Amino acid sequence: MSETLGDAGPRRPVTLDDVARRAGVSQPTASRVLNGSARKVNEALRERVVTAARELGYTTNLSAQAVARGTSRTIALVISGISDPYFSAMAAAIMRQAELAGLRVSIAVTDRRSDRELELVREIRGHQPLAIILAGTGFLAPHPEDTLVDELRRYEETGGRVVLISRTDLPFETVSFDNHEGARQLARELAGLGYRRFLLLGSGTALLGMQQRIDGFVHGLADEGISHAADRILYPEFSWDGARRAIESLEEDTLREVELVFAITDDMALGAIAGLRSRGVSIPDDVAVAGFDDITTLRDIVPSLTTVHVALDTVAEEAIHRATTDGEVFTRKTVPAYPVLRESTPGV
Amino acid sequence: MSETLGDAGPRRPVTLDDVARRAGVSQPTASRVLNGSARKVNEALRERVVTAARELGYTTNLSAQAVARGTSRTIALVISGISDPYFSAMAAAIMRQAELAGLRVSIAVTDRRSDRELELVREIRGHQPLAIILAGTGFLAPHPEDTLVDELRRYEETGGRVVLISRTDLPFETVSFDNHEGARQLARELAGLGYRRFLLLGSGTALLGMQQRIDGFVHGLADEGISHAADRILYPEFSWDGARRAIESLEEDTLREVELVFAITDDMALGAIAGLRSRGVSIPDDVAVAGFDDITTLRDIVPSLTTVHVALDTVAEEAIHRATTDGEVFTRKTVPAYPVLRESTPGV
DNA sequence: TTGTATGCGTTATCAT
DNA sequence: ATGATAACGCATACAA
Repeated sequence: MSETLGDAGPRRPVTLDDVARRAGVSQPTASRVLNGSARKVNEALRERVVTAARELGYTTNLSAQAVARGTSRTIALVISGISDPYFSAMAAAIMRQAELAGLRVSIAVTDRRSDRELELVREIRGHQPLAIILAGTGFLAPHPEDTLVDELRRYEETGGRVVLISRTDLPFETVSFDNHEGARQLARELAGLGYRRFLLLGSGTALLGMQQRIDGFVHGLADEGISHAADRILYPEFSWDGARRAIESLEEDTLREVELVFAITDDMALGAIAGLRSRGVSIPDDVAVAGFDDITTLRDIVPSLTTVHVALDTVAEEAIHRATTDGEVFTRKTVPAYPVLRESTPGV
Repeated sequence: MSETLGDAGPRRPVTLDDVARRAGVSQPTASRVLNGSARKVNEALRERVVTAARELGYTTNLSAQAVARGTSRTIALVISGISDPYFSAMAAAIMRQAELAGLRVSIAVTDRRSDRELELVREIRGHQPLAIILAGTGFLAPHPEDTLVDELRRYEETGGRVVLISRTDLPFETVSFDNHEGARQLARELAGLGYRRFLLLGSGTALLGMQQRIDGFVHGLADEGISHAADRILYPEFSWDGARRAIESLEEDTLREVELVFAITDDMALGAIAGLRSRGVSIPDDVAVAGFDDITTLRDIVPSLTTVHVALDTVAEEAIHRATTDGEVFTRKTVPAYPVLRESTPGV
């Protein structure tokens, strides 16, 4: 023991050099045994290196490794928010799939501000991840999308992969739900339950996927011979509160005619329920309600909410696949969505 | 234009060298301009460097920067799960505060497996972040804590900061809620509403903070002269489902005697409500229910849940402060928690 | 103020 | 199979 341990002062982290020296081998050899290399190394030496590393408490400096290799096993996930149950479920699914693929994932949150989104993508680019996955973000700004696209293009040009989830507005690999078909099937089921007079709650901000849900629903009603449905479509602010206010400011006559409210997200459906209740409407006796997304943390809601289920794990799997599989071009992939009928729509 | 653009093949990322060359300056000068340095640089040159960087689409290689500097502006957050509303709210609060402090945060999820937790901490150490924040994790294993402590110690020895949130079992900086006092005040308020016969739901796995909530509640009842409360304390599995099953397997006589169920988390309180309802008990008419945490995504629950509010932002702020303020030793910090009475406990 | 030279911890290329 | 040596992209001590 030539070094005095026990010192309180911050020591320099243990490097590969330290390990090599202690094991009596060269530094590249230590590298080969500790971090996966194709090269084989003598069993005796390997043993010495491993124990030396353990004794010293060595951990690979991943930054240095990334610099030397020019790439890392990390994927970056850019998401609107983390406290929103829909997005946290999405993030969880992606992390699950990423772990299966042996990948790290770093999460960045945009707070629905597209300036922040651009800033984040730029910063992420500095980390040189394997891929950047954008999950349904950045819709509150007019048109700075082109700069975002520029930034992502540059990233792709240097070998990075870009994958979009549930956001078909940008020219990159996209994985999304079958919004149209899911909403259409839901509409048909609800029509089958005898509902005829609907109120639809869409999104005030233009969001392609969300409009597909409205269109699909209308389409499904048309399938069942209900064609006047498009009369009652509102486009409030895209939030719980927006939906609540929309319902609360509804004329009494209009409200009385409604049998069922379909909102394009579970979140808005809950806002609608809050609004209905504040007006003394009983659910589902007076008015039935249906949403979209099938958020799992809603299991405690009474009555349980009829909605459209989307297979997040499948979406995540497809996204990770596209993020890791190099070379091929997949363009757009759609994952099925199907209705789940629960207590909030018992039928007329 | 000496370089042919338009090539499809993955190009090498733009480096500081490229920028310097195009601006006609040395590489260190470009460095000083683009990444904050104390040194000043001539306005004309600065201009040229900045435009060159913009034209080339340069972004700092953060890995290389971390290697060169030996440190980064990143903090690592280790958390049990991300789809759990409590933890996602905590993560959101920490990210907010981190952004205010100009820090990046990378999130790692343990899935409540302490082997994974150790693995993650080791990996995180390889990223050399400014600090590691552990938020209420790793309680499903017997005693591998010492290896975790070893790992964290090593990290501290090399200049890293370790901050624990709501987890007082490890010898590091800790920020936690005042579980005892919060539960105690809640108990006193509920006693003031006339409740006398309580059922308490604790945690089957030993968790210091959770036991404090039980102890505090009992203490609060004792303050009000209710001393037989400790008779009815159950310690089911620490989950929604554990609470539900505990209630469902309750003897009919016991159940009939209960006026109010206090669960140590909102999550368990909801499980209890599910259990109560499955037994035909009406809430809050037959039995009142109270929880702890004040999860915001529970706003849609009917009846609204009486609980104990914890100031997540304050906790996050304290945690970030400790993660960034160097040198000082703060030991343990406690953040207040206070009861919020809602519809689930209208009084007898 | 600016440039030269060197170092950060790792991997990769090349001899041996 | 192993070791010397040159990268990787950036920051800094020092010289100019």
